[in-house]
Amino acid sequence: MSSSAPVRSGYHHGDLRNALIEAAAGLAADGGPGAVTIRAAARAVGVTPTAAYRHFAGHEQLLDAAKDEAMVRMNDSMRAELAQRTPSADRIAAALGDLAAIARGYLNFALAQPGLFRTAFCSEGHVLPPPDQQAEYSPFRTLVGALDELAAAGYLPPERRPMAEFGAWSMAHGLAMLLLDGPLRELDAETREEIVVRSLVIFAEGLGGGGLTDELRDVVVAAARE
Amino acid sequence: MSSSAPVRSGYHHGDLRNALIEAAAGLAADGGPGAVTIRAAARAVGVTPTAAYRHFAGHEQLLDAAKDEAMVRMNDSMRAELAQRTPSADRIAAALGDLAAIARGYLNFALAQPGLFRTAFCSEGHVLPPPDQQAEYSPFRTLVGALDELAAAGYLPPERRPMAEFGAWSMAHGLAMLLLDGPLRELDAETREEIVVRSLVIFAEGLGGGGLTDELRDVVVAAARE
DNA sequence: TGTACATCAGTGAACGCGCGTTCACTGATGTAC
DNA sequence: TGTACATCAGTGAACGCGCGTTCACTGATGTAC
Repeated sequence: MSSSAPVRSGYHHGDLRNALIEAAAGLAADGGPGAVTIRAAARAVGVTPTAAYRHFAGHEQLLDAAKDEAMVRMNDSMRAELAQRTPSADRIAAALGDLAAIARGYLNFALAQPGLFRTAFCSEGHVLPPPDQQAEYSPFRTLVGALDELAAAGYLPPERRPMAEFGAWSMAHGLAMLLLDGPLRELDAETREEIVVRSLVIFAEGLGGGGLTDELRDVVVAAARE
Repeated sequence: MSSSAPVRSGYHHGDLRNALIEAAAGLAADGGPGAVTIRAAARAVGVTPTAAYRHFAGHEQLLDAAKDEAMVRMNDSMRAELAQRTPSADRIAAALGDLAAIARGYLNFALAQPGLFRTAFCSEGHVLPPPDQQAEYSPFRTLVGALDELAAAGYLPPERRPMAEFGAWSMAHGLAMLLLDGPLRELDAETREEIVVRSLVIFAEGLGGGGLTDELRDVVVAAARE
């Protein structure tokens, strides 16, 4: 998981900034955000710590770059997984499948790359950019698209469409955190898998089903706002 | 938020172990798990770092104690909030209200005590104890009870009852993480509130409503397992 | 085409910091007789 | 009831560590003429 051998041609590196970012991402992958230090990154590249200050104002900037890189790798990983899917002909089935696959890709990355996942989401980490700055191919946009499609196809009632992407994201993120670092991390693999699948089914039901009467929904909303 | 003044009567402290745990919790509340150090805790109590080694094998044991204490305080906070609720006469309404109130209490603690919340759930943190060791009055047991009640009262179909507590927990935990440290932390308060309420409504719908046909559920399950 | 020189991108040594942890010790406590 | 002594719970000084950061410096690069 560590970066490549710290071999250099001459006195000048040529691409030290990117090399340091890659090294920082490697450190993050191995040891989480706490392992990202200027000295360790310089060591991995085979350069003096001082050299890093030509390219980063200080430790914080290097860590920020590592967070960005972690998020980029997570997005790449999810996108690669999504690209392999064979789309269903049925609109609703296709969108629901996309939704579950996005959540699965999220969890797969979190469990396969815990150090990068923790780095991407650690305190003061990535902030959701405004819609016009979200890359068109980002998994978040795919999620938004899937929910739009569920609404357009008549599965998701329009009154539940707003903010639904953040609910879906929270569901997946909560599962990832509880299973990766949280109180559920020592459950056996089968139970963990069952928790994931059942949680996603409940969420998918929640988008479509109308189980709540107006009175019951008011009860939930009131208790949720307190 | 820090512990009380480090005043001592004599050479012997009398209750140094508990004083150090309280100091560690104070440090965690102010600065998260990274702020919990033996030297800082000893300083807060007004004692030499060495003295701490009479009561803890090392830094890790002190941090573990801080994590436990953070979880205890979270449980206490949630329990206090839940105790103030006026129960509804209708069984389903009562249980749904409890469910939403538990989530709300979870989020309130996370946002009010971010340092303690992060400490309770940081890597290698609290692990869910087996059912016979869960305190009877713990919020988790209340959550389990609310879901049991929803199943008994006919709102939650029996086939969706298993593991539903972990789905609910993940929903609340994901919201807490994304709003506290995550990419949603800079949204305005109104939007954040809306995200919470709508997410909880979707989850509550998901418990009761039967929006998914067998075919669609299979699609979700298949994509979720990939 | 060759050369002087400004600029750029590194080196190497050093600083202070707070940390975890260990050592030999000493003051306080309580118990056997 | 008083006292010797074992035990307990602290002190104070010191260690080595890796860190972020700064300093004066030097080797490499490229450009004006």
